[in-house]
Amino acid sequence: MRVSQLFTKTSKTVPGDEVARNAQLLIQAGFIHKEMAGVYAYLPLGLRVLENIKNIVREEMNGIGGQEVSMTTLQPRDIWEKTDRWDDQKVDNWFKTKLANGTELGVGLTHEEPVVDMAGNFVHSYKDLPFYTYQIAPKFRNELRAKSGLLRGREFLMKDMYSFARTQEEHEQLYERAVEAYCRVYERLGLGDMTYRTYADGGIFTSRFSDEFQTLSEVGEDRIFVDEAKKVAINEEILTDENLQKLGLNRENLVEKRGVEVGNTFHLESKYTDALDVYYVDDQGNKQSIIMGCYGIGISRLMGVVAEHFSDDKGLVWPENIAPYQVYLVRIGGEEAVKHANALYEELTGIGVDVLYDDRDERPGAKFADAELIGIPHRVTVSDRLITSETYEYVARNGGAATELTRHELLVKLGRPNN
RNA sequence: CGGGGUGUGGCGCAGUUGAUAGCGCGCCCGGUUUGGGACCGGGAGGUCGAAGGUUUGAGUCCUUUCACCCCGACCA
Repeated sequence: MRVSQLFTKTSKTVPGDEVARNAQLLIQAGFIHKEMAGVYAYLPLGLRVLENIKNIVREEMNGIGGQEVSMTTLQPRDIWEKTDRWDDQKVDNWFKTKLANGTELGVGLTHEEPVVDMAGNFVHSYKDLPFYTYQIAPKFRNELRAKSGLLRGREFLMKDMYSFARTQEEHEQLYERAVEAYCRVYERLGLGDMTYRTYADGGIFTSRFSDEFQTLSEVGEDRIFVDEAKKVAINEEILTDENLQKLGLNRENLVEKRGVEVGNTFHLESKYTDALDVYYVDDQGNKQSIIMGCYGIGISRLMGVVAEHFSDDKGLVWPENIAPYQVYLVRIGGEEAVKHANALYEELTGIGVDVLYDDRDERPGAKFADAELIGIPHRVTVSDRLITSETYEYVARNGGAATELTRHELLVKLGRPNN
């Protein structure tokens, strides 16, 4: 992509109505556009990051056998009444709307009911189980207060997966396999070291804890207590002596931290399947309840967390796995430089390297500043003064001094990275 | 939803005791520049969030309302 063709621009000034660092940087660098509080559009650069995150999540979910679907945002009232989650007294952050004939609809905030209703069309026998299904889709929640840029929005992108099992034992296996996949996702995003599996409130099921995945962050909304040695944490909301004992944790080993919830997995037992009258028949011909789990990852929130964390005073510093482009190619100088830069751009693009080519007629300082703000991992400069030596300047965004590389050395360094 | 704050060209902001708006950046034109956000000259662009009121006169005072930010509460 040529920067001259990119319709978005960077800004020299920080947006006045954002305090959250992730939102400031992402808006300034032209990754997102604020439509209203808690509602952001993704611009070309931002969408590429979002797609990269989605693909990592998708690969991991597919890796454990998840079957991707796309459910609807418009929701019929009846299935939610069967589980008693339609009433605003029960679930207060519904967005609701109406058909022209007055029929009330819900705007999807989660999808347990629809996924169960849908699965019920196909699941009848023990032979049809177990399975996982998931989607990556927008969610709408009427939050009383949107805040912190991408970290808490009213419209956001979420991956939600649901598991259907025949027995509790089978469910436990599915659940742990999903948790392991979650850990791999955070590893691949570069958040592994600072993300803790955290025991949290089980929601409707007090008998059981849920697992949150909390990335340590000063801007986090949750207070968690981390056991560094065991690499687990417990959410403040369930921090009682009884629970600590149940979990085998010792209060002395816990350190209080703030975290951003980047994932949450729940045991749903058979609440939704029973309520929606979805059962299976076992090999004896007996009707049995289906045990469910649900597993959420906030995709757009993850983008915010990464932006919030991987940045410096000059701008964003994207991890290679999710960077919008791998290489920021800066062209400095006259006709010769144009010729060489164009050739390098074609060559890199030709071998599958994603290049953002700054072909603008701007001064070097402006290009370098934008390169740093946008935060692409590798910066390569083609300039008049390097043409005679047949070299390119290379500098990594995440630090290190600039070096001069020959064409061959450069190609080796930029060989398409394995995601 | 309670409390606090803020709305003025595209962006960031200033605007005193009321007198029909200004700066920086950006943008357009011309010229000079070209390895760390260039410089000079010229120019376009705003019914001051909205509605109502007070006043000879309102960006400024009053009322209502909308939006945005922060703290808290809330967040399957």
